[in-house]
Amino acid sequence: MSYSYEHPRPAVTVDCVVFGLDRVQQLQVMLIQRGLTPFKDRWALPGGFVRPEESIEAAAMRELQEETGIERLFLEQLYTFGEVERDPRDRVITIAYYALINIAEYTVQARTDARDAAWFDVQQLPKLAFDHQQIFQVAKQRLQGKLRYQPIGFELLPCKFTLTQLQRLYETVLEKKLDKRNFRQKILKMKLLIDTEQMQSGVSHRPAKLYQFDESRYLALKEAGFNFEI
Amino acid sequence: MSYSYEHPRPAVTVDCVVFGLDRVQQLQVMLIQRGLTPFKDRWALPGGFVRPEESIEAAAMRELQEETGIERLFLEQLYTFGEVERDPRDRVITIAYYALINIAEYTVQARTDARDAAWFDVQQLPKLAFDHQQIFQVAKQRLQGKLRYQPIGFELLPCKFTLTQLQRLYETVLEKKLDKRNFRQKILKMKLLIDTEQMQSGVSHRPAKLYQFDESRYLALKEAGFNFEI
DNA sequence: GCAAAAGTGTTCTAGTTACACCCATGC
DNA sequence: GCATGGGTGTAACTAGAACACTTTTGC
Repeated sequence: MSYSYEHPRPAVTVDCVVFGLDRVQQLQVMLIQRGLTPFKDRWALPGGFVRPEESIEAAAMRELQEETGIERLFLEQLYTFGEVERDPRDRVITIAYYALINIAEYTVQARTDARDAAWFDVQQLPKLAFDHQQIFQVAKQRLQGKLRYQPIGFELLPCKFTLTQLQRLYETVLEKKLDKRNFRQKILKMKLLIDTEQMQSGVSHRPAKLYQFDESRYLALKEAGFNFEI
Repeated sequence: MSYSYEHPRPAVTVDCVVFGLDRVQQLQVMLIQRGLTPFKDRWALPGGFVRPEESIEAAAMRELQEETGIERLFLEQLYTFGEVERDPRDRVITIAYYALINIAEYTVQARTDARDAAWFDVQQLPKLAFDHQQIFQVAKQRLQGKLRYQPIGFELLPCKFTLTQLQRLYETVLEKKLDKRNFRQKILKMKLLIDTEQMQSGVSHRPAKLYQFDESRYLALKEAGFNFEI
């Protein structure tokens, strides 16, 4: 089957930069190993073609599901990359998305094209296919910028988390040390965390309180003009 | 002539939200009147198809030049709109850009398709074609957000401007009153304005000093970790 | 001399930063 | 009992907000 148009058209794809945290709160990104040329065997961002009957956001979500089994997550459009030579085969414009997930809740695995999916520490990425290194850089900068002004970090943590986990997350992503007392004071003063009255268990030191992010309260406060900021 | 592909492809366009300030520092947006169906005679954002040999940013720049005569300006990617039904004829994905120009420096006029180009006050826009109202809204929000944290407002003003003009610009775009003394103190303390030693002329009141934005100094300060903020 | 916008400092308040010790648990 | 991370308050400093009058020009 073939499709004809009066004017030439670029192919349109979506690519996803999926961030997660490992057990020691190090920032990871999910990559898949390409099974086909060009860049065969090279690691790349998960992605694929936009189909005629789906919106671009739906395409990004579908690709993530197909390639990794990931289902519900934070997904936001990042930027559209449209340099003429970014794909050696053909003119391809890609709309990049970035996603945040709690690694513990998913078992990532390749599902299509016999491709391998795996997490990589953002400090030690392999050489990537196409312009994916550039897309990753833009995504990392966006994440750093957004984390300070919107409560998106909770997407990376389990539903119940300790204040130290939260602080480590900020330190990892923002790449700087934060003062423990100031951090706690600031975050607790916002009244956006629910004390679950539960404790961490199985640790060989004093167990920490577990908190939950109070999303409905955040939405209410935002309506009233509140601005989240770390 | 016709072009065939193995899989169906969406058409890809760019659309531009061009902002300017009128003589009394009111925010304006440039629209063109459509000469063709659908939405014939309706006002729309300037834009058009991305050609195979040009990057998407180059396409946005070219469309602006073709339709309005505008040449050098601040242009930045906004967002990509890809809902399936956003164009009634066909699947069309559009990459939206926003641009800032100093109206006084350009005479805007229609150049192609016998279409009319004109400036509209953002408070009184006509009904727009396609999803252009939504694109405009996103652009306005982006402009408001960006203006506070990056010195992009100067793009809207003539090269030499008074502090009152600058303050009015911020008040107009951010839609709130600012305190004159605090505003001046803050902006002058940044040392980003060059006193041209010239004065406003032809006004029937005390003439104001004219300033210029010192871009090279801004770039140097930014390297050193300085963050612009109003 | 009057209308219109330019220009100029200080006080008060709120938020940010810096900083050190005791506590609870597992082994 | 020791190693490990959990948990807590205050003082100094800095940035932001509120606020009113004099100056210069054209007509």
